[in-house]
Amino acid sequence: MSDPTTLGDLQLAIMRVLWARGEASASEVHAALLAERGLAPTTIATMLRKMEDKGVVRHRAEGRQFVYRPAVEERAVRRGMVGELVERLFLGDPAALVNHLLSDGQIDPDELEALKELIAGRERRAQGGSGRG
Amino acid sequence: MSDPTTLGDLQLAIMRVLWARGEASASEVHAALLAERGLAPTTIATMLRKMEDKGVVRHRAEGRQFVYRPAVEERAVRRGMVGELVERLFLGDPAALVNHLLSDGQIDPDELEALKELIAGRERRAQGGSGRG
DNA sequence: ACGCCACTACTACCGCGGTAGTCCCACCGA
DNA sequence: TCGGTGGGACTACCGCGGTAGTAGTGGCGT
Repeated sequence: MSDPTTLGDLQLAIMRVLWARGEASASEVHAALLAERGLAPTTIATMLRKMEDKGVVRHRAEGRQFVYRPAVEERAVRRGMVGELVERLFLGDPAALVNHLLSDGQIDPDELEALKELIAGRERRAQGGSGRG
Repeated sequence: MSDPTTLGDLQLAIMRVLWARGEASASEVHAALLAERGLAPTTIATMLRKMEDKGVVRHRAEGRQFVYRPAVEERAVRRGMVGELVERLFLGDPAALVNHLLSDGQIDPDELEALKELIAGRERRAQGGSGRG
């Protein structure tokens, strides 16, 4: 348990590949990230192994290749990392983060509409009953 | 330039003290954080020095004490760190972060109202012209 | 069958946040 | 003047993300 979800930048990039594909060999991950990162294949492989130690991915052998699969959901990672940021930066108040986003002008004006609807929907659901599961 | 704004947990805690007080000596910071952290005074002092190297605080000598002062605004730090998270986790789309916060149920239902008003106000301002300041 | 190649395993190393000990100096008080 | 004390300076060390070289191993092609 503890806090499995605090991934670095490269780890996140790797996870994105894995989440998108469901699974991928080390070389596939490397190929997928080559353009944006240009890292050595061993770097990816090493990272993948470290990530497996951490429990965020798992692998199975397919021939002489390792095929990696995410062991944590994207949602959980998001929750963990966002939660940590909120804790660190906004003293645990998520609304303060939204507040910051809004008042800092980091959100496109045209997104505001969509957000309002999102909130409205959320309100309706909250009244309807129970929380999340 | 670069990216001055990526502070660790302790650094943030120290900055909070500094932001709140305007300035504080190393011992004052230590005293302020003793309860919640229980760290050695030297730890705080070391951190403060490292932070000065990074340019996030400045000091002036007052007698034999160093009085530290923030060299970056809280807002800037928030922006930097939130921005980084958004980049890493939401591919640069801040609205996606809000979306996550909302749909993940991390926001108290009673906060939704306040948020809606915030958005409304933001919309009005956006129409009014100019950007942030 | 043998050698090369592809892949994984091991190891090393850097930077940095975090934590703290020790040293040294300067100032204050006796 | 001399000693104690408080505070900064230096140094060290751990863990971890990130990066990569090198070693080892097993399979495939010739």
